[in-house]
Amino acid sequence: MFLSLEKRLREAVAAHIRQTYQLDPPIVVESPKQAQFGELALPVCFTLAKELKRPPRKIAEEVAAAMPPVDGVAALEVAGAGYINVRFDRAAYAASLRKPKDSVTAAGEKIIVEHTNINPNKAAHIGHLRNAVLGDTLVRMLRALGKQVEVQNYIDNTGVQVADVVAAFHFVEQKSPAEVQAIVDDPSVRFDYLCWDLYARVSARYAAEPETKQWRASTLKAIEEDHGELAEMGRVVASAIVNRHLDTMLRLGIEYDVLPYESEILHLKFWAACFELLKQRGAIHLEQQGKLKGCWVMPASLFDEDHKEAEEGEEEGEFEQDKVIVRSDGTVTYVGKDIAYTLWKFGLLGRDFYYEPFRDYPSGHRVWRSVSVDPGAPTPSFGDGAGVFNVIDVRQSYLQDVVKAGLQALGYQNEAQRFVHFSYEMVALTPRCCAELGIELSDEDKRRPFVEVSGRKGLGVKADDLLDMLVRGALSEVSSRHTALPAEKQEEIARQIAVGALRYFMLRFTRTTVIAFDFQEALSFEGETGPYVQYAATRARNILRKLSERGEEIPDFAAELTDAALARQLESEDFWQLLLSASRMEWTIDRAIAAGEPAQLARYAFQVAQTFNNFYHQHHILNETDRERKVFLLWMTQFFLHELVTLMDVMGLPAPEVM
RNA sequence: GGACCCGUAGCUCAGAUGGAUAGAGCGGCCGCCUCCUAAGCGGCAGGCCGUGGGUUCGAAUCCCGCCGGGUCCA
Repeated sequence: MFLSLEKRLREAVAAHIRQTYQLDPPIVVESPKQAQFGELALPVCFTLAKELKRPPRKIAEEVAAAMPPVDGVAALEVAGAGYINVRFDRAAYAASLRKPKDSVTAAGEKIIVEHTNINPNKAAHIGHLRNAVLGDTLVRMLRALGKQVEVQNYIDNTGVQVADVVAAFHFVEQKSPAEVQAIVDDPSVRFDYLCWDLYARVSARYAAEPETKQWRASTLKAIEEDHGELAEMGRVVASAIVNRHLDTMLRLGIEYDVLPYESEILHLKFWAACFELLKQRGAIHLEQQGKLKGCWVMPASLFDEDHKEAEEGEEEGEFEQDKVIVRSDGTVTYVGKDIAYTLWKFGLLGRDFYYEPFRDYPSGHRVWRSVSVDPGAPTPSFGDGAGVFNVIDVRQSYLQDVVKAGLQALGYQNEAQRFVHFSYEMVALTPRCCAELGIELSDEDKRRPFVEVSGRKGLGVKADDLLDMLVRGALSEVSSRHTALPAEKQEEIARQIAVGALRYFMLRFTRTTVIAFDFQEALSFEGETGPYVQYAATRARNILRKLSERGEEIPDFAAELTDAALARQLESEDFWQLLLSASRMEWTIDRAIAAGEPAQLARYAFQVAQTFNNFYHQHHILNETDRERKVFLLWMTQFFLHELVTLMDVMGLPAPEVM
């Protein structure tokens, strides 16, 4: 409602200015700093003043007087040096909110969002959580706006990281694939945790005894060529870990549509097809001289604007400027494979995976994985998206730029433009946090403001551990407040609160902010947290539940709350501001998508919750004796509840029945 | 050598395409449970928006330099 009114106003003002002044300035609409100035403010007359060479205030007066009426707008007022402040027709606004909204159905082009992408060789940690929560929230936001979204979780099952753990099982632990499978099947062992430690141990061993690195090389080769015991072990490890990751993410309400495996990209020769395209279109060339002789490279000028000028005559520095796509030994770099995969995402490669079901979620949703052989059964189709969001941390920016440049070099300008690296800063550990984990830091690290999470060093907070801590904390609160509830119910609510706390924590920060992880902050349920938002919704629900427990019906708002009644109640500035602040969800999602910043959603949810808690504290709704006022208060409660729960759903915060 | 990100209250962070008196949470201090759940509400204290220039009627926001921290460049 807020969104559509704003649009209508913007269009009306633009039309008026075009007609009256033959000018077409951008129509900026902002919220006045102070509520008393009205609902929206137009600073456009400052811009006009320059063009017309007249005082802004005079122009504002002229415009405000001459503007034809806008539906839903009660008044235009001139203020300050030349602002036009806009006041809404309160009753009309409220009445429009009273009508049920049209439900959004996914339509139009398909957007692909890739997120999570954890190497299947160890347990997920807090860094991965930030990725998955951001990605999943982006997915929910896009869906809330009616977009068709496909969620991909890329599985790098043939990379160095998996090879390291496989090598550790084989060369250090001397285990056969069958023995590793037995560990996987042992319910008393947390396989992903076991691999976490193993990965750290073998990495330390490589560092201490460099000659052991040949384990990695031979394992990697075996996995890539897909033969022998090491390759079999690779399948056992990756499959088991992917399942653990999906379990972890499911705890947070995160599901996927398809898991593209790197092994299939190799087996189905995606790269070969891509290589031909790149050569054909001259996007890469075979270097004839210099230290890159024999490599297929993409010139730096393609992906880095600044290098265009630097190229001529200047010495190349210590670092390479052109990007190697195929090494002189004929092996393809990671970026090369990534370009191939990206072409597939846009349906430009001319090849496709085969698929088979990977898992059915309790929700009934099914996630598929790629396979290299036709299973013979009908499967859904994936890829071929109109737009792509890659949720990948900021350290991969350079590589993502190269991939984008690859699209451009191939002539796919439109796709390049719709290829978005949805980047975010890393999650790091504070020195205090490391101390709490019992991690010894080097003197150098102790002086840093934070330490990077590192799977290789085993340095990090595991996602499931953090969730478990949150559940324990929430459970102790729930059990002390609701002693009569069955234990199962208490645990369910504790899980919901834990998820709310964790997801909100990850969303609070803007994407460019490094999260210096701190247990005390992450485990808090008070103040600007997920549980605060959940609590507000639970309180609202409580009121409506208590009403029926008292034997009263929820009023028929459309019948009882007439426009006249709404207008009377909304004469109260407080009520009007409350209603207004709670009615900007759509506007906020719209803006958050445009800004690419899910944190804006979190902030808004907190504000709405805060506003409701205020309302709750000021008015004893159930005891209200004035009938009209009571109906109005109940309607406000229901409206807040509906908006809050919808908003929480977009952020993936569960709404507990009681707290 | 080049590129990107960050620097705002004691701490952690917001701050819309430049706009009216720079906000929130935590921590500190003072209040509020006979009343829909105190995971709550109210109040007080706390700021050279890193720094020096520039653009502008107007800069935390845009541009340039510098300082400090972080990241990337097979």
